[in-house]
Amino acid sequence: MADRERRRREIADALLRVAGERGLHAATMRAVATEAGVSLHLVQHYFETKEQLMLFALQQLAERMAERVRRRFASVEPRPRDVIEAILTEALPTDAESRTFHLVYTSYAVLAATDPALAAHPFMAAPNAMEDFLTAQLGKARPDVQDLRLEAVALLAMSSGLGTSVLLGQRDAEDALSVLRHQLDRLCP
Amino acid sequence: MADRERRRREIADALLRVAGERGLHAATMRAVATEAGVSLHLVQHYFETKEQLMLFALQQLAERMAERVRRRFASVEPRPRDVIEAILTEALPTDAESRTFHLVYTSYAVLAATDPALAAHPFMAAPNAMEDFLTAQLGKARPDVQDLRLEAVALLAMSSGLGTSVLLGQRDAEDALSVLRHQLDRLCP
DNA sequence: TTGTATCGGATACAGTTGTACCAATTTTCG
DNA sequence: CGAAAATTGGTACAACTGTATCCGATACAA
Repeated sequence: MADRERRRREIADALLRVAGERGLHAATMRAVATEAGVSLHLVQHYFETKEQLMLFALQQLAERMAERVRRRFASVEPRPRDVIEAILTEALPTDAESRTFHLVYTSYAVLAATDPALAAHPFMAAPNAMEDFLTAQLGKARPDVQDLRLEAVALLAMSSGLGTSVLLGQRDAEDALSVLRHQLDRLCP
Repeated sequence: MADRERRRREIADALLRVAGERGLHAATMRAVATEAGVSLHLVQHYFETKEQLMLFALQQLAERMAERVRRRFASVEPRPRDVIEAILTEALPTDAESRTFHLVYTSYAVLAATDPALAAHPFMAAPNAMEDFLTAQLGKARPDVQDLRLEAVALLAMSSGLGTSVLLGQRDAEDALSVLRHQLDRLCP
């Protein structure tokens, strides 16, 4: 019974690998089955529809990224500046997992822009929560600054835009990090 | 013969309308034909393959946005600050055309992330040119500032990220503009 | 042993896609 | 006017999609 859940995670992992390497559109039921080394039938056995598989995989990806951020916090002094940098950095595509995260998330976002059903999914509420959290952290670091929300929104947008440019190979993750740090230096002590 | 070119533009326009309203994946040959009020055969007559149609439409979209920016410059004093603001603003989804631009561009970018053939397309070189141009403009406004390129990259990434968040309905174009202006106020006199 | 769940392999089906060809009709233009 | 081009409509095809079903093999528990 716990085995069943592990199987589902393995299949969802296969979907994320395919999506990360060949794009979300390439993640067909057959491709996922092949990647997972199982039969198409089995994928159908564990997920009634493709949509269920997609949502499960998306959720798994989000949880894994959240776990990464948590681990990162554990090895960092809780100075607001470090917390903010950890969050913004973790959103950049620095390795295979975060690259997949960024690619899949953006693919999903593009679809959601013309599909209200997708837009309603909780997956899309995360940026708002991030915005609140970042605003609060900025408030701790710089209680003197007005328009903290404007700064938080700007930082998040910048991180997202930088991530996309890394994805496109316009610059590497290290350069993106420099840009990010440069802005953070300006804002935080 | 000039008529032929106009026809091609009409069909490409239909593609952009479909892509803007229902997403790039919904822009099938049949959907484009229907949207253009034309037979499927005719679309094939003017574009040998779907890929050619896509590239033509993309190019047309880029030219139209460039024209918008040019028109905007005509009604603006060539103060660097105004030039920069015009560019960054024009990249935001403020109306149907710029919304389509942003959506199609991002859709295309996501595909290019896993398709080297698409990534090699000149459509993808525009951001680099923008980066150079913005850096030069910033240099005029603030010759005293170090790391001008870092600032230019940050502004472009922010504009791109803000555009995406507008597309997702996370905030409206007016709010995005406020964030943009707030950062510009900081950089320029 | 019998039953029950797990899994693979194969096949099927309806729908959609890009692409292609054919005949007929309308429009354009020398 | 008459030839040439433009345009439509229909029909076709192979490939791919998600989904469904049947059969058989294996494993494990009652």
